[in-house]
Amino acid sequence: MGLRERKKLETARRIVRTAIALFVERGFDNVSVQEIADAADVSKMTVFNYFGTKEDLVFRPMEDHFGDAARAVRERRPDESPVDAVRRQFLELVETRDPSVGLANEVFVRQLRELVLGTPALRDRVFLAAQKGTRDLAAHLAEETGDLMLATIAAAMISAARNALIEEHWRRADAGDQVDTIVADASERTACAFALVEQGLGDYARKAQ
Amino acid sequence: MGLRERKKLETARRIVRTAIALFVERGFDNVSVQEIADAADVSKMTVFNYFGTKEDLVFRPMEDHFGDAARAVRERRPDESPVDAVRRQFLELVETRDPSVGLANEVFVRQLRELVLGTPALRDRVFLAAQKGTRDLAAHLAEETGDLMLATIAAAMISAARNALIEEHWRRADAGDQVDTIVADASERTACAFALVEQGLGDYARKAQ
DNA sequence: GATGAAACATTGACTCGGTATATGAAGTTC
DNA sequence: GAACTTCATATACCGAGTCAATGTTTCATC
Repeated sequence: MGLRERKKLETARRIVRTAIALFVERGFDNVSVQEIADAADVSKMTVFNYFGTKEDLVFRPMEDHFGDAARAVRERRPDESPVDAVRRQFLELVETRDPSVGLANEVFVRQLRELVLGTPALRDRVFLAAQKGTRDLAAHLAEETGDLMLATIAAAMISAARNALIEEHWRRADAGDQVDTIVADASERTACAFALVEQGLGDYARKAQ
Repeated sequence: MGLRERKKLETARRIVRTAIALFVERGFDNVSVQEIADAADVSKMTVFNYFGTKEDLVFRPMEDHFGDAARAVRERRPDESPVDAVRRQFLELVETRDPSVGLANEVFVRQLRELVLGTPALRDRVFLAAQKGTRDLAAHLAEETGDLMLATIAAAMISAARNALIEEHWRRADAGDQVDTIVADASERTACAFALVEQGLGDYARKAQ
């Protein structure tokens, strides 16, 4: 890697760190790109050159993980169902306390999450990125099965279980639970969530009989 | 209704009709709010007074329907499961060829859909509105069952089936099918989609045995 | 080690969506 | 018809993002 690329990387890192520090301090909407540029000692245009939009400053690092479920299905072992694959990958991520499934001890990660969930523009982007991940999963399933409509439903069901589990981790973390406490009953919760997807709603929430 | 209110309504209608005509003609992003205001013979400020954002000009009329599934569940008969209720309501809407489930003969409706799906900003809003509908459904199910996590998954599963069916209608309409043709095998398709949600993914797309 | 060509950062002016404020012109009420 | 309310307007403004032109580095080549 030449000096050029190293400088580029360093500049990008400086911008993003400056930006997030300002965001956490004063809120996403109360910091202008101009301010970020000044604080990071670059021009406003440079910020937009590196990161297409203001949201990208926060978003870039997370973006990869929205394709995780689709990747698990794509690379699954021949004897695994899609649900099996996603569940197994999810449990592995829980095991390693991966931040992408809502498990992180660091203050920074939690501040970042708070920032994202507390800012409409960022929250929207999370939803959209998640949607994209689901669509990719659906497209892959449709390739295997030939029915895009059913694949879309199946993908949404699988993603829903995964997302609900992650949200539950967030909720518990916000309630003050330690990561170890959350991990302790994660496998039970995971089993429960994916069971609903595997066995279907059937008589779920039927009032009378 | 006094003259004042009638004028207001008339102005709102004039703005929205002018706007959509321009959008359809030249694309959402290539029409500025100023142009709309000029063409509708009002000031830019007035447009924002009536419609909080540019997107609202297109969106307002559809907004109600994103709560349909939640309403079906909320008002269901005591012997119906949530899935039963949504399926029944959906079939009723198909029966009456309701545009909200993707069935419409009018050119205008199809142009509007094309506009929405072809514009990132509008497409995003559709997703978000749909998300909100799903969250409301989840909240209601959680009230009944007491488990928000499972309710979130169940709501997503139900919404997914419903949305996939609507998207399928769109696809077929885009492929040139007449509404009657689409309605003809709608009940079969509907049964199939909700069956997946009711019975679960189980061995769906398992490769080897 | 100087030179020329990419690559990159910077500048400043611009567009557009959206907001705040103050003013004016209606419609409504008495 | 005067007073009051409601609504539209003009105007000035802010921030995100784009564009075109102009520097400024880095790198390969001689």
